[in-house]
Amino acid sequence: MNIAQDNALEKVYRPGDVEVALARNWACRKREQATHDPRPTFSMVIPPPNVTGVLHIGHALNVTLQDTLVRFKRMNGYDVLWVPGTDHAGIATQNVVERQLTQEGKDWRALGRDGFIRRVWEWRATSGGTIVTQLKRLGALCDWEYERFTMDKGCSRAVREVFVKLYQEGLIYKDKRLINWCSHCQTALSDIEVTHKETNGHLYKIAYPLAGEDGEIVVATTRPETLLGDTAVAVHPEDARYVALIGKRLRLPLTESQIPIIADAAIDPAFGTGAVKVTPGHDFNDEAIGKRHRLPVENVLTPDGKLAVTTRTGPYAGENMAKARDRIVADLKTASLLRGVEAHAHAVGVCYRCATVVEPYLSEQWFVRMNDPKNSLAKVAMEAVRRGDIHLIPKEWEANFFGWMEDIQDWCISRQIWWGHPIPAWYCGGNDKGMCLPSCKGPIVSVGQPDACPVCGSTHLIQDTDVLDTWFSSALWPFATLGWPTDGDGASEVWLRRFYPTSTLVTSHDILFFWVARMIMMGLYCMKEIPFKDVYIHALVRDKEGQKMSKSRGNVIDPLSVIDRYGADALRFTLLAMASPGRNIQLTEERIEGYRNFANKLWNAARFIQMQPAPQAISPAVAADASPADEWITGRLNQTVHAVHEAMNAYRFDEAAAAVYQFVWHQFCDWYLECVKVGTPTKTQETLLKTFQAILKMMHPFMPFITEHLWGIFGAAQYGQVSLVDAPYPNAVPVDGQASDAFETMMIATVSSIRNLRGEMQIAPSERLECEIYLHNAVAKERYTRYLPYICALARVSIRTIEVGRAAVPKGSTAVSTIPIKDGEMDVILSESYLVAQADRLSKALGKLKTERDRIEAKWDNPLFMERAPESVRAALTTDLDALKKKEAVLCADLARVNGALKR
RNA sequence: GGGCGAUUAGCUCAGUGGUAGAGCGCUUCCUUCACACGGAAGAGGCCGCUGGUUCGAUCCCAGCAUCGCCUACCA
Repeated sequence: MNIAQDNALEKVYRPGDVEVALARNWACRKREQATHDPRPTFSMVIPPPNVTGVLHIGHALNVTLQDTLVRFKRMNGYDVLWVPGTDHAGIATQNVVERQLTQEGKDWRALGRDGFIRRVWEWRATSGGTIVTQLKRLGALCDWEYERFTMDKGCSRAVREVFVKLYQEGLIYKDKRLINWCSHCQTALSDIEVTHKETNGHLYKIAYPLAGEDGEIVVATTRPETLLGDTAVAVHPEDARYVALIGKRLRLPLTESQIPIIADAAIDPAFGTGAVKVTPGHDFNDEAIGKRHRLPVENVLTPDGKLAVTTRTGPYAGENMAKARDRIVADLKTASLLRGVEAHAHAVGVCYRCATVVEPYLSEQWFVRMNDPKNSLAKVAMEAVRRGDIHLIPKEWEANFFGWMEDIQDWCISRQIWWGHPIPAWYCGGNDKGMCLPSCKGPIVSVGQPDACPVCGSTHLIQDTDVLDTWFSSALWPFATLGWPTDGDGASEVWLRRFYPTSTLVTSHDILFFWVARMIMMGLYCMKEIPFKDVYIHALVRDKEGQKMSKSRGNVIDPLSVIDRYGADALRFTLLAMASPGRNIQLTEERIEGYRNFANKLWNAARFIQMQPAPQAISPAVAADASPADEWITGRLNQTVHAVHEAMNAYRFDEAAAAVYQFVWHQFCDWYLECVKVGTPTKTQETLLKTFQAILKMMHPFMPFITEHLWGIFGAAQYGQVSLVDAPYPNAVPVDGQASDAFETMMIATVSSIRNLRGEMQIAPSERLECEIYLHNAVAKERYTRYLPYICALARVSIRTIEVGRAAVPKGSTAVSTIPIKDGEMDVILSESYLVAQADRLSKALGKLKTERDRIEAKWDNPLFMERAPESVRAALTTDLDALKKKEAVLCADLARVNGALKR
């Protein structure tokens, strides 16, 4: 009876036929709730993709890595929890819904705040789940029934709790200062939401005339339009050119205002003209200078990025900044105050969401204190990493992490948009008479809506209109998703403590600061415990030129299209194989195609096995009377299983994938299956199926779909119909390594030598060759005798004789090629027509051997080497040299014989 | 400006103080009853450059070059 004859397999594997249904099955799986589960736990939270997002190749990599870990850990007996979810992406989502409304011809502001928020929730209900279905298509074995959203009830509660706690402990405060402002998104941004773009700008030199006397100071600036906000010009206190002018006043060009000349040591006399216009309202450095010198702060910017109406902006008021620059430069020129324009490359800060130039803008915002002297969030986070409680993998990222954490600034968390977590702060609107006491001015911060102003008792309370930075809620993700705060509820508390801290976080390095660092700070602050033990940091996926993939470049590889054409398994395996630590992944479709072929190879191996007789029984032990090929493949399987365990424990997905690929294709398919064709004794039938089952289990975390499908045909029956997802991962068991090695050095090496001979001498593969084997000892003869059936079939030779010692030199009338083999030699009998070809081949081979011998002998002749090199190295050299000399002797004799025959 | 990383086959990348590896591509041959998304054989490398340490360096050290990334108040 053949294996599962009624499950005939197509000639070519078509992933689409099996993947969709399997993905659906996996997505429907539910956790089994065990009260007393003795298994160790392995938990992860998914880095929540942006709810507006569609699956891109970066998500595919991130999720593939996690899913591979999850399946591997599951199969290795862990109680695995993988919490999925999405984040509410405040600015991005607001932009999406705004655009949608604009298309409908509606003004989003006119909807009012409540109306707008309703619209966003509607949008989320209809279109917000796209990426989640796409993750499922990739095979993500998440615990989908625990899916979370950063704006859901639990997360919102967690956000308010944390905010209040931080506020009460003085770690959240409100302040009026310069912040990064995006005039397109019309909101404040945190430092790291500003990206710096190298820009070819200009350095303008502008003359500021002295007030009431002759003379001028020329300042150099990249932003001439901000001169309307200047409140001083600063020079270095020891700059000889300007020292006499310090304290005098200047006429601010294009205005009626006058500003002082001040001295500040921060000014570099060597740059530009050595004189700097100081604009405390529009530049972070100038803000600091302004504070030192108590300069007035002049704001000339409106929230939408235009020049405001002030006493100075005059005719420029209402102009956007770019236009204002052109006009001001032109007017300076007309007034003969422009002293030069030079090309100047510098970095301009732009909004990471919309690429609008970010303006420093004076406003009142909420901040998280990062470095409170008594309670430094940053310091505690750094200590956790330094102590080794948290491992960054690869370790090289630690330097980067510390570098950033060491000069971290306070985190601006308020955003002037509507979609997000409202800040849980209220302001007193006054008592019954509409009056408010001076002491009512402070915010009332509370988890729930307060009833009345604690100072004056007024019930007229107005909530802060800002919302929190999305990353604030993301920072709570590892514990908020596990049910924090639990209110001491028994079951919830047990659950939280069972899975927190999570085991591993898999994320990409570009959000190390945005997210990972903040999760560590918040986890330690709220839970008094790290949020995860390992952080596996993976690379970005780039195109084959190393460029970032982007729609505008048109170089995106769409994972869904790849899945449709090559299968999710091929995509996953490609990403895993290329995920070597600390390197970007330069993805090409050719590579994906290669692993599609690999899946097909496995598929066809399955088809072959299906045609073989089925074993009567499957026993767990290695059979005593197994064939040499069986012994060999079992040994190699064990080595591979061992290598995969090692690699996975070190997060070396690339090494694990390579080990599996190498074994399945080049050992199992190339050699073992060919040996099986030679003849299938009972034990081989059993080993064949057992090995294939082990391959399916071993490969499942890497290629879940095809393995699960084939498991249904080849494995499930023996395992009580259990899904491969729940099957135990193979473990390495000790086997006879010597037998495996001999199989390779004797059988495989001999076949390869004969094939090599055929190739070099252009002997048709169909031509059967006659051979004689002469061995050095009886043990070798015994081994080769066992291997003969394989050698004859795989090399297409017939063996005339096999014996110990050489009976006679080959007969002169025939062209005989002697091949050195392990522990002996093999004569291949050829017809006279090959004499010339053989002479060529032998000369070439001898040349190669000579080069090799020269290299070894050079070392041998070096007295220092013989004196200082370790014994093992010298011994190896001796062995190599002996072997070389023997080979050379065989070939030389052969060549002499061939030459002799040619002369006749 | 500072920091980090990279430089290995035509391409994309592993790797090791002692004879340099893979995948894809390339050349030749093979339509052999699992697979042409296949099989067999093969070509192809001063392991970026210059020094140093060492019996021995692609690997360790220093410098240089080129390319990336992160970061920064030279306006």
